[in-house]
Amino acid sequence: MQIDAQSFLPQHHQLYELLKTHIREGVYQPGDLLPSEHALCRTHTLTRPTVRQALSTLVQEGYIKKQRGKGSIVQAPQAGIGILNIVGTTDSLPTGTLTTEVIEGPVVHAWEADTSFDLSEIEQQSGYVYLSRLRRIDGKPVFYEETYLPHINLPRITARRFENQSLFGILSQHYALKVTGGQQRIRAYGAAAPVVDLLNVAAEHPVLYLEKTYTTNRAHYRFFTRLWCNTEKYYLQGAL
Amino acid sequence: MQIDAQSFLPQHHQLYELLKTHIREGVYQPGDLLPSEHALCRTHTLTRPTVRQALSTLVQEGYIKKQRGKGSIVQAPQAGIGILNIVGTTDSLPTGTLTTEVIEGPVVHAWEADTSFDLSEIEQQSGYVYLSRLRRIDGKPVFYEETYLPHINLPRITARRFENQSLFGILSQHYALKVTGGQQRIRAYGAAAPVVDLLNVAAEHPVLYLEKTYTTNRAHYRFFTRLWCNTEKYYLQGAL
DNA sequence: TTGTTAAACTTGTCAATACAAGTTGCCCGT
DNA sequence: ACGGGCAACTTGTATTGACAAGTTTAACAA
Repeated sequence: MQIDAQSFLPQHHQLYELLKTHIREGVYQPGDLLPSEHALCRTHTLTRPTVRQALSTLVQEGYIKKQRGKGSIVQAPQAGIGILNIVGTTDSLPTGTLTTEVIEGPVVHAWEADTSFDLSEIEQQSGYVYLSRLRRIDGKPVFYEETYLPHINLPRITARRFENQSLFGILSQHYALKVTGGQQRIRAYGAAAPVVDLLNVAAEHPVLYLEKTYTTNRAHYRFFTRLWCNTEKYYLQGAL
Repeated sequence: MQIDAQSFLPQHHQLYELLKTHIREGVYQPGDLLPSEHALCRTHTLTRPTVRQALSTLVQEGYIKKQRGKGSIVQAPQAGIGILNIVGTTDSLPTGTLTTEVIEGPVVHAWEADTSFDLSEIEQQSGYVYLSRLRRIDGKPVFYEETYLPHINLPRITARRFENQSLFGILSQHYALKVTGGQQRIRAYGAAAPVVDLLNVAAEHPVLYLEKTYTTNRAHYRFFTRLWCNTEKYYLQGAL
């Protein structure tokens, strides 16, 4: 992987992606030092402000901490703030047991009239890329998520595969879209179709319902998710 | 107030403080545009990288949003990250209609064996200040909260009244305790005693259950809350 | 051996400049 | 009156250069 000055992605963003991938894949372990800024400049033929911008993004997202005179220290991965992760009630969840199945999509749909999201005109007109996924733990369905991406300047997105990569990862790598914030609304819900079948619970069984609106670094671009979760054996957990 | 190049504080930090103060004092209102980067350069005799660093800190903290080609847009102050507020499903909640009733406490109890919080030895031995409150909207009970404060160095806390002031306010004012972070765990729950009576719902009716652990500025001091919420007519809402 | 010092690293700050890309509004031609 | 296009803004990205300040290491002197 190389930094390409001709790419439509900014060079600092390419370096950020590269280092982030390396950290997540364990090339750099928590506690390790990243190569120095000057070293990164040399190896990737970049200038220091560019390298520093990439590093500052990593700092912002908690991947590294910087210490003057020492270097950039890789941090242990931690859950994003406000992002809720599934966690077992008894002990923490082994990573290997979680599987994801794409139920439908990605396909482009038009918005229906009774959407609970309050959309702008542009969003309303654009339609959306729809994606629904079911997550299983030890083979048992635990939560079901629907994603609604307004179909604005997302070339070739319906051709992409979402089985093995996170949605955020695809948006970041291929479209330079980064989540900058958002809102979430939560309620307890008596299960109804199609959630009854998907999560394999009785009708009116209590399930958690989350509706999120994400804002991004692209002006006015927001996207939405809806999530149903059977919390009999698992919590949703997150940092405050 | 002027930016002083000789100060021991970096210039970008001085500018950040200055602009933050102005935003908080209302010199710039939400929706307003900040002076352009070039304008800030001129008026404070700084270069653009310096100005941009100050602005990027403001972006990070949510005071402004930047839009290419337009400017830096002042944002409305928003609630703390991850903190969930109650919000109506139809429109936003009028503030006047929310009432709080203290069901029990503040009283000092000893921990029971089957607590879902995993306590340290000191916390276990200390016992806790217990407080339970019921919140009503338009007279109808909507959520019920239990608070567990480890009884360590909280003089005279059982004598205080919690009806008209927030718990956080009392901890901050009288004990210099400020919440610095925390974890929350969420699940959907079939209502059982005593929540059935308190929230006036049928048994097994879906209710939201939240368990929070707050960390504070006092070393090793944590406290806990448990919350049940009837989300038939209201959401819990918060920033990501 | 021990303690001090200095050199060689690291990141932090700041300057001056250039061009790209998105937004707005004004002017002018129709 | 209306629409199109250009000019003048805005922020985004990138280059080059310099010095300050903190950390580590190794060489040196006692």
